[in-house]
Amino acid sequence: MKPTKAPLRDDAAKRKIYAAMLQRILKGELKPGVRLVESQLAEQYAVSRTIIREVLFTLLRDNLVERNHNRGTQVVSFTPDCVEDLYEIRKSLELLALRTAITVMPLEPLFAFEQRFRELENEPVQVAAPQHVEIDLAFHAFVFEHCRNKRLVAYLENVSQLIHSLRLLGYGLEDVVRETGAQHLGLVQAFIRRDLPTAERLLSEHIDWSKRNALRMLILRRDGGNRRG
Amino acid sequence: MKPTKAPLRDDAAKRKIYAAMLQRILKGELKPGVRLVESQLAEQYAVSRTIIREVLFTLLRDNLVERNHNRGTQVVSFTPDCVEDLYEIRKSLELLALRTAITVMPLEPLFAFEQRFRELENEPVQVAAPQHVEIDLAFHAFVFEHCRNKRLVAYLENVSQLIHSLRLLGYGLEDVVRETGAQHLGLVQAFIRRDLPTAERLLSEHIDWSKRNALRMLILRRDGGNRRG
DNA sequence: GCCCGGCGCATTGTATACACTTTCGGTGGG
DNA sequence: CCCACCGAAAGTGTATACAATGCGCCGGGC
Repeated sequence: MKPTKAPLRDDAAKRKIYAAMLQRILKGELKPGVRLVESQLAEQYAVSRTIIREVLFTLLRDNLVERNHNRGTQVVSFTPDCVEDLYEIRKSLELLALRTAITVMPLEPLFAFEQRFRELENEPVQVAAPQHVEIDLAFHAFVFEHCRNKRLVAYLENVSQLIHSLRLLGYGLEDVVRETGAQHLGLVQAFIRRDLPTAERLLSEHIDWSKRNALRMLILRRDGGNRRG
Repeated sequence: MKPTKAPLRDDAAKRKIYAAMLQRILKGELKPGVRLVESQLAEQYAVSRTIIREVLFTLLRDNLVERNHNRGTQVVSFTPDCVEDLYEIRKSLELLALRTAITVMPLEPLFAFEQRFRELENEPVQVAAPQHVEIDLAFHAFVFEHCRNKRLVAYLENVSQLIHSLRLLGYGLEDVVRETGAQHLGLVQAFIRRDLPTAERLLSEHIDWSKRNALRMLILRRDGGNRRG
């Protein structure tokens, strides 16, 4: 029996607080300019200021908050423009990753991906949707793994995490799921053929398209709710 | 109105410790895998563990150290390969910045840069070298300022800072200084003409060339050392 | 001789106390 | 009425105490 004990010092708590605050910022619940007072957050999450401080450092790394010496931490603005910025960065970096990865990616996993994408094409959307989310992440992660540039992976994971968090806010447009699958299938096939120009074009288009969807959902969400930003 | 006072709580100390450790890692004095013990560093720099901890968080953001829960912080490897990775990332991101910036950069500062680069061409290298370092930074910062993508700027500054720190390790090859000036001059002129294709090509070549120099210097510096993966 | 389990040290993780800075409101003088 | 100054309150920055963990060592059992 593996004692999966939950020690008090497991940093799961810290991660949870980080994730919670991330969501709150991305959702717009914590609006730009809002001051994040350490003692208040500490009380709110029932931890010490030390923990909050470290979480804030992590958010600082993500450029989601900014900190002024002796004057505390504030939420930075996260507008549709910022989402666009994020996707542009992702596109540049992922294209860079692609160029190396496409020459070295092993074929068997690619065939496996192709197979899975094909299978998902025939599934009803309700079944396919959650699997697509998963396989989407796995697929991009697969590219990252073979790009031979650890620092690039670090940046990409950072960007992708933010984008993913954004997506979670409003997943579920069904045509989006279907189209994403088709795009990924084409991409995999280009990978298999080691066809860099096509792969670059498809990836670029895919990311642009994802960007448009993200923006669409973001705007839907902000209009449907209240526009407090 | 004397803002020149040096309060104890100025974070200059923290920055200094950060810079010092950064240099020690990049120089290879703190070798990959070395464990960074907080209490030791605290004693060494005569501050509390709190400060060291925050500095380590910053180094973590830079991906220069890695941290395992309950098991401390270690220096990650920083080999010539990593330098190459860094330059590739910089190239991608700076090209992205360029594409937006070139359409919106105001002309007057560009003319000023052109003038300064021309002047430096006629200076003896000893005079020009330090000025080139400064103007180089200013020039790239100028591009960043006009790329209209704050997050991109954040990433670029992070990458550039690392690269700059690396350069400081072994500046001073004189032909490098002269050539850098010529490349920047060409780039400025392309900017003035709003000639994107040429600018992209020149910037790309410039970064590749900088990369080769950095690697050259790194290898020179480590020639007695070892090539650890 | 070798494995294994418990003990203790080194180190990290968390909470908290205290020092310092900033900010804001009140007060008195111009 | 406005402004400068002062002081308290709020909040951040730093140090330190304590708890929990991991790791190595030592000794006992097989």
